[in-house]
Amino acid sequence: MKKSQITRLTILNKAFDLIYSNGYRASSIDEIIGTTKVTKGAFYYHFKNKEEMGIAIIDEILKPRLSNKFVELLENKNSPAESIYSLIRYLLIEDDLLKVELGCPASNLIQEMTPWNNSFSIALNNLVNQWLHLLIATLEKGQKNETINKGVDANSVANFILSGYWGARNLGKLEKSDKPYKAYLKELKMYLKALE
Amino acid sequence: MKKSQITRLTILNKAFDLIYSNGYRASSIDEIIGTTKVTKGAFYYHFKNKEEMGIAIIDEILKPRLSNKFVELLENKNSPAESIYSLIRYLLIEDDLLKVELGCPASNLIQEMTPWNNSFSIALNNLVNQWLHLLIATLEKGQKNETINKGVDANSVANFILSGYWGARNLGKLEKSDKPYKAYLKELKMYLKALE
DNA sequence: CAAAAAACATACTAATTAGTATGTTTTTGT
DNA sequence: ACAAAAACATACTAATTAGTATGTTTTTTG
Repeated sequence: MKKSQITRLTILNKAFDLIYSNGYRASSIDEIIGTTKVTKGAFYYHFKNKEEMGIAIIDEILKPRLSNKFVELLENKNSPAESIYSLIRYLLIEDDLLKVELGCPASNLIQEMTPWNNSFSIALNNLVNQWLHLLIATLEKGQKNETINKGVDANSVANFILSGYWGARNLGKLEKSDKPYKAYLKELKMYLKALE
Repeated sequence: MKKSQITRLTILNKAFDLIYSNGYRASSIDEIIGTTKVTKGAFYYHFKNKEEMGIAIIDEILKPRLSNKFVELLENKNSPAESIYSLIRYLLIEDDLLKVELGCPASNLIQEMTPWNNSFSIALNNLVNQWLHLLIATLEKGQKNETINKGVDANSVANFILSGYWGARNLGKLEKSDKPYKAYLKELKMYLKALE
């Protein structure tokens, strides 16, 4: 990899960590460059401004990371209900890039940014729609397979699952505990069973 | 009401509006006092610092406002499933103090504050536990009434419902639309029916 | 190899911020 | 009424911030 690309990725990775921990506005450029060996000149060579860097985090870090996991876990041989459950379980319990006390990076950004920054809204909408479509596709495949009831509204179900996931992350963040995750998974399993 | 108490409430109400719109950190004291007729001297007479004001918003605005609505809607004569559904429906669709594009005030604060401010964490935990306990009490009453299945884990269900509510708010905020609310309510109704 | 472009480094600026110092005015108790 | 306390007003400070101006070094290209 080219040296300048490494610099760029160093900035993005460190910025992602800081933003995941403290939020976008509270993560200063001085702090991002201070904790790496990058200087301000390099930062503004790679990014026009802070906003452009934020969008790059969504497009170049969040998007590939999660989409790969979605595809991997949803495309396995199990029934849709089982693979969706195992995806959510993986995200909540096993993924150790995510921390209970910090919640979901995408959800954090939605909360902080969408009311005042349209570029973030667009990038985040794009990201989330990708997830929703993967869930919907999985459900609809199940309906053709006869593993999911044909009366089920795949759109609403995907919406419901993503909502619950985000909310469980939020409750876990509040309580700094994975207990809300376990409770959520318990009810999710029952809910998914009813879709069969 | 005493004049000084009006000043205090003026500050709290304006600060709540600004924080609900822009977040805690992005709401400056200068802006809070600038858009009211209050001065900095008055602000720091009523509050030791910004944090103390933030906690007061949770305890004196958020807490009474929502708790009253919870009690009112959960204590009606319908079955628990119906009253819980109508509470969530009210919060999502009818409450016009809440705006689709701004999400849920409590959830916003949890996202922004809990990773770095313990006083906020405690106040928010307190608030949320109150809601959860009201939901749990409603469910358990239903179990005695035989309107809710005895096998149901009231704790997990309350957790699941609050999570879904928060997530739906987050999705609505992202899409700046109440469509995610409608989809969530549709699935919530099915889920609640399965508890009977 | 040399010129040009890419990549990075340093020092600065203007705006914004929470909080303070030091007052004046208003209310309250006697 | 009048002293004391409560309530409010104004001007300031020190720290932090995103972004810029102006360089130097490194890499690429002809």
